[in-house]
Amino acid sequence: MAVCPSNDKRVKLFGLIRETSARLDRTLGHELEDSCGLPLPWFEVLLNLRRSESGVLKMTEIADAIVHSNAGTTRLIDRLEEAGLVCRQSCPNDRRSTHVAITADGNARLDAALDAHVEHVVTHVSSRLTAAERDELTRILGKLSADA
Amino acid sequence: MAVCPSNDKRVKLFGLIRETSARLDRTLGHELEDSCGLPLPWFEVLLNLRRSESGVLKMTEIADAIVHSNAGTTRLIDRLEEAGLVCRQSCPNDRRSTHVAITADGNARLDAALDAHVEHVVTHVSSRLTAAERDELTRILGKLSADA
DNA sequence: ACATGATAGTTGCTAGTGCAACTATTCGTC
DNA sequence: GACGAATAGTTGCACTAGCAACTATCATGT
Repeated sequence: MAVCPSNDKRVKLFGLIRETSARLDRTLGHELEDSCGLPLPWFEVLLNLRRSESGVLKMTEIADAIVHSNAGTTRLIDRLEEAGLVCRQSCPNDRRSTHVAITADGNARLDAALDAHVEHVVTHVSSRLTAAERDELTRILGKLSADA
Repeated sequence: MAVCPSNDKRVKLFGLIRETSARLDRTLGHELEDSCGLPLPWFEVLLNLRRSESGVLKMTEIADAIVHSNAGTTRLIDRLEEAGLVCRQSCPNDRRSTHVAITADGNARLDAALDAHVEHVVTHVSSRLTAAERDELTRILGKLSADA
């Protein structure tokens, strides 16, 4: 359709989403790791546990939240448990399922990480956009993240 | 500053960028691989070569464009060269540097992949947003991708 | 011209991730 | 109630990517 698909606006938009996210990931990941010794995926897990109503999440819920495979999530939780930041608990209703809860250590590490992380986000994201742009970006990405 | 940093708007915005990109990556990556047998990183390399003025890019330029480490890019280009989609050429001006060029096979594969990819992008991105939203998203992400 | 430092790229090693296959449990249907 | 299908999670395996160390080349200052 376009004369030169390699410069197609649609292709470029996807590339831009990808590139922006990758750069921010790399930068904020390094900063978080340097300041708190916490890898970004660990942080995401702890954050999701903190936000959960019941204080626990099932393995599958975590996998979905952080966009990992189930297998990858198993290993990730293995490492977090090994480090004492979360613990697995048996699920009373469904014996196939496993509940994951954050520990006191995990909460402490998360608190520290959040302080540092907010700063990093302000530096690399918030401060570069106007309030209106931040709201608009949130709204638009929300539409994209819905199911695809 | 916020009462509950885990629900801080700034933290959430970064998480949303990350999540949206990860989901699109996974979906479009699978679709591209299924329809063309081309991994997304390979596609990105070929696309950047196609777009380049001179038809070649240096290793470092590729690494920067696709947001990989130099080491990772070396191995990635190894595989692409092995598959016959690109070739390394010596750089006349600087003998430390290596030029990477796309081959005829690479061009053919890229053409096919672009057709399929445009469709996938339309399905999962373009069609979910209005033209104004697409433009706005492009503009805002451009501000973020600038250097961080 | 030469020494010092900077840059381009590659390699050894390690760690993280996904797919496919597997086990254990639950759900649905007869 | 029992059998087949679906679901939750884990493990074997292979692959990709990054960091640190290395080589080779270029740039700079004296």
